[in-house]
Amino acid sequence: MRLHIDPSNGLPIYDQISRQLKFAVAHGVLRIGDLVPSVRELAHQVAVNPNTVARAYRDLQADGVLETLRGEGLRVTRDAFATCQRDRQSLLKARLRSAVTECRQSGLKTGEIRSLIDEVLKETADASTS
Amino acid sequence: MRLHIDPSNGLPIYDQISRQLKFAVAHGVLRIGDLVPSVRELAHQVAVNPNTVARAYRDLQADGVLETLRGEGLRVTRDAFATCQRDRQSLLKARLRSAVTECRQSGLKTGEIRSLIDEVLKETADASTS
DNA sequence: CCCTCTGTACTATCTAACTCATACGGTAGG
DNA sequence: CCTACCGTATGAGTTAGATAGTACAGAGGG
Repeated sequence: MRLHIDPSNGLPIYDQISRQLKFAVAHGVLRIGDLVPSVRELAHQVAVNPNTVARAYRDLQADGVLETLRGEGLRVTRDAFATCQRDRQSLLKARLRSAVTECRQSGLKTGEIRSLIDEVLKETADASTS
Repeated sequence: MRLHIDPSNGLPIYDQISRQLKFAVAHGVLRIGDLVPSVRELAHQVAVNPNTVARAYRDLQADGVLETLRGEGLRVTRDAFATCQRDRQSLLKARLRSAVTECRQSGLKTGEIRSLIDEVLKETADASTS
């Protein structure tokens, strides 16, 4: 459970947290029934305010990914895996779409966009040693 | 010279303006020596405050894309075309890179990212009737 | 000469978003 | 029971972005 928080990412921290937790579930790192790190623990780990983590967890509850165990913590729900698979897809697509849309608005042809993306894929290849 | 301003884009308005002007130069819509629309005119056209446009123009001057003709307006500089070609490339790449990086962090393999992008390219194909 | 246009500068203000500090209520385990 | 942990609610503080208003200097045309 390593989270990569980048304050200068454009995305707010609580969004980065909730997105990455969803991705972790979709990827199988977090499994159905698992307890997620407590608000305070995760807050300490990524060096932000506990409330920021709580905000992320609240969003995840609203999306049906987490459920509360009173006094105990938050647990990954039964539907979480399916939900997160779907959400990961649409979240990433939305981000790619807005980037690609800007490429199109700037007058690039599909082929030119493709070669740009190929460069980016090469550049970022080493970062994913999987 | 049609600008597409989207307040819910994440990017601030002045950034969208300056980016799109650079793209227009790189694409040949705005040519070296052309006068850009006046601050007040463009502000009226895209329905924002003149100050917001002025901010964008100021940034473009700092980047060497525009130069002042006192009392007359702002003109596209001689180096603008080369500059904008280069900037367009890096601006769009930066945006694509951050999207792709998130895909990688979420555990997607290169092939999976490619198919996501293909879908996005298809979806957005009609919007660029060029 | 004067009026009107250009860009520029500066300040004040408003709003929304984000983060943080604090306090509260419930549960579990010693 | 009571201490320590859980999530949660609430309000304050900070920041960035956008807006508004005003003022100024230079250029062009009637």
